[in-house]
Amino acid sequence: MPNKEPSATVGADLPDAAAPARRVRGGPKGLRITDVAAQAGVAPITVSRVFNSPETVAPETLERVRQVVQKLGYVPNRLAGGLSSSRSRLIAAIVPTIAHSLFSDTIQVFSEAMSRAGYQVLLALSGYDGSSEEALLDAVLSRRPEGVLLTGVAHTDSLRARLANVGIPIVETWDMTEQPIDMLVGFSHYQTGVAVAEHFLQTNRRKPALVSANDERALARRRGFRERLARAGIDDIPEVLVAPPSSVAIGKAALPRLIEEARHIDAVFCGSDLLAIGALSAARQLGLSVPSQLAICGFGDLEFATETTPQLTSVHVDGTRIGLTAARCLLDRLAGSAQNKVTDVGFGIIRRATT
Amino acid sequence: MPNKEPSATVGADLPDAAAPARRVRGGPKGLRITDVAAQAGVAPITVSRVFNSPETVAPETLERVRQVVQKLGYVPNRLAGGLSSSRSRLIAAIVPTIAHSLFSDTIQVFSEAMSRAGYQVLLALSGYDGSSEEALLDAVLSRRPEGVLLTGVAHTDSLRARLANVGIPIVETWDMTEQPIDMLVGFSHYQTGVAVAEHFLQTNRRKPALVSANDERALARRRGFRERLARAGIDDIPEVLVAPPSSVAIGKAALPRLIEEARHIDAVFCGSDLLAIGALSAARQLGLSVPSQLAICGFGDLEFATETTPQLTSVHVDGTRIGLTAARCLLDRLAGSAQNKVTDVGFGIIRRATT
DNA sequence: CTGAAAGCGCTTACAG
DNA sequence: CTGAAAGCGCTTACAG
Repeated sequence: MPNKEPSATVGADLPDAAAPARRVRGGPKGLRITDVAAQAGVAPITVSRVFNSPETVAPETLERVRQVVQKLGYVPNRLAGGLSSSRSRLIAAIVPTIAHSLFSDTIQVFSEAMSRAGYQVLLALSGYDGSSEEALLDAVLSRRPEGVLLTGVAHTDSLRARLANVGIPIVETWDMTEQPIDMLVGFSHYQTGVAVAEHFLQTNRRKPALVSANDERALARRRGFRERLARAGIDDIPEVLVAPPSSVAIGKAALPRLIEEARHIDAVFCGSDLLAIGALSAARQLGLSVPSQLAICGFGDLEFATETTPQLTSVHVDGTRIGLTAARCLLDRLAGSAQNKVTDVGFGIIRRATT
Repeated sequence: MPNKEPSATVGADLPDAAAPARRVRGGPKGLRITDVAAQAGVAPITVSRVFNSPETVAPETLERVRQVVQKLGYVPNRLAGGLSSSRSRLIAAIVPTIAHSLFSDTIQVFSEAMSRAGYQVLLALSGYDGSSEEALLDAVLSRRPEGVLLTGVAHTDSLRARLANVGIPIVETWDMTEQPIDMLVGFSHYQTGVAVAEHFLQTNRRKPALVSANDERALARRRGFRERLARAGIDDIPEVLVAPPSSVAIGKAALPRLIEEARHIDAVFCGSDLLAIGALSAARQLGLSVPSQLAICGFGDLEFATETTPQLTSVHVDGTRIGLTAARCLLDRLAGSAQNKVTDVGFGIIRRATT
């Protein structure tokens, strides 16, 4: 029961050269707010209020409109709503990857929290190379998100400037910096490397080695590790650098290369739990006892590691807490609170075996 | 260099009771296409073409507009663009969870493929309870996505009808049905259960048991498992049902309960790899040798399992392939191809230990 | 508590 | 190859 005749036929009925040609756009594609309004006998704005501020609508009107909405199956068009109100109710999450779970827990709880608050999450996977970050940011900003979660601190000045200029809340996560763009929830990868170095020193490992991915944060861990060891007089640290994303297979291949290079290593700091598991597997094949002959330390929060690889030590990061805290930061700011905070969630070194 | 004076002050300058009051909306919030057009000395539509059909613009004009875009840092507003063109360039992905990696690989490759094709992914986490599925669908459809990836087949008639009615391509994944809403990329969970049952029978396990989550797909696996065993004359199958999401801890707690119930089990089919790892851990503590005394079979495609738990058998599903195939289905359809296909990606039983 | 008018920032559908 | 006008489906900012 459309409330006006199909406009496509108007010009055809009356070909009048004097009147300007009637422009037509594709025809009606779905239900609009005016369809609901007509059926309910109210103005479109009242239907809008039923969705956006039901408390301002008379109970009886509310009920009537809702019944029509239900009957027709009307779903508001948020493209239009967002354009009109400048409120997209969209939050962008930019993450290198959600495979292999390092960040997937963060995104999981972040999305849940956002969803509860009435926002939806636009997921943008940046990969590890950063080559197309500007293009990705364009794509993200073109949706006019009301907030952005970033994984890692933004590296380039151009990126930082653009993000700062859009004037929406930004949370950088999974890293630490003195000068966040806006808010930050993370921890210091450098300190993580320092802590692992100290752990190795305390357990009398004098020939430590490194298997690291060469992404920004892994390199920060590497730096902390090397610098702390250097202060203890250990300068010659054999290492294998691998390209992200890391995997068990890569870790498995890396250990033999390391041992080829330096036969007498007694500890390896791996850039991720997956690499550590691969290294553990390779150590087994090489007949090395872990951790007595070779200590292996990973990085991550993979639950399975607790049960399946008690020989490994790991730097544990609470990805869930990062996601929840980041969500709260964003939501607080969106609700008007103005605190500009940095949250250091810290990390822990989980040592399972006592040998 | 705005091309018109700020409208907010117009009425203030000339308080004229006869003229209708000038309505004002919040003031200018950002750059618009008209700002770029003015600076470049072209019409807005030309700027639009530079973004959407650059091949139709004269090379010189193209260059000039692009320079202004660059200089100003203009990013088109896709809320407006989508509303106007009825092309949101958004694809929705509805997944129970991305934590713990079962679906995260699928979403990872799906997002990458969509991104390459110029689409962005709206991530919607449905959880496992299905209580708020209608509301979730409303939220998703309100963004007017051009396609939808669903995890699992839609259960309720209402959901199926609504999805079918929106007239956009839909891919159901990670399951199998005779009557998909539109397209489907998955495999039969029921057959998976049958296959595990047969594997147990072939390896002479006569006292099989079950640890299963009670979500729809896990229950289908359970059904296949039980029915196949029943045909072999095994009707009394002890089981523990647990609530999703499953975890190592839950699996670890479940095995003792199972053994309490039925002391003589010689095989367990676990609903997920995490449950299987937990069960393995519990078996160790109970002094049960795996697999010689107790076979344990999981479900999933967690890479680590290959290296860390060779005692386990597992049903392996290629989540990456599902994601890629689903993306291709959607993109083909969006590009105009009309095939309405069901893809069975199958599964494999991965048996690592020979004992 | 409800509504008429204007506007959000684009693109369509012409026309030249 | 370029542009003027109209329209996409909502919400704002009033007014009553």
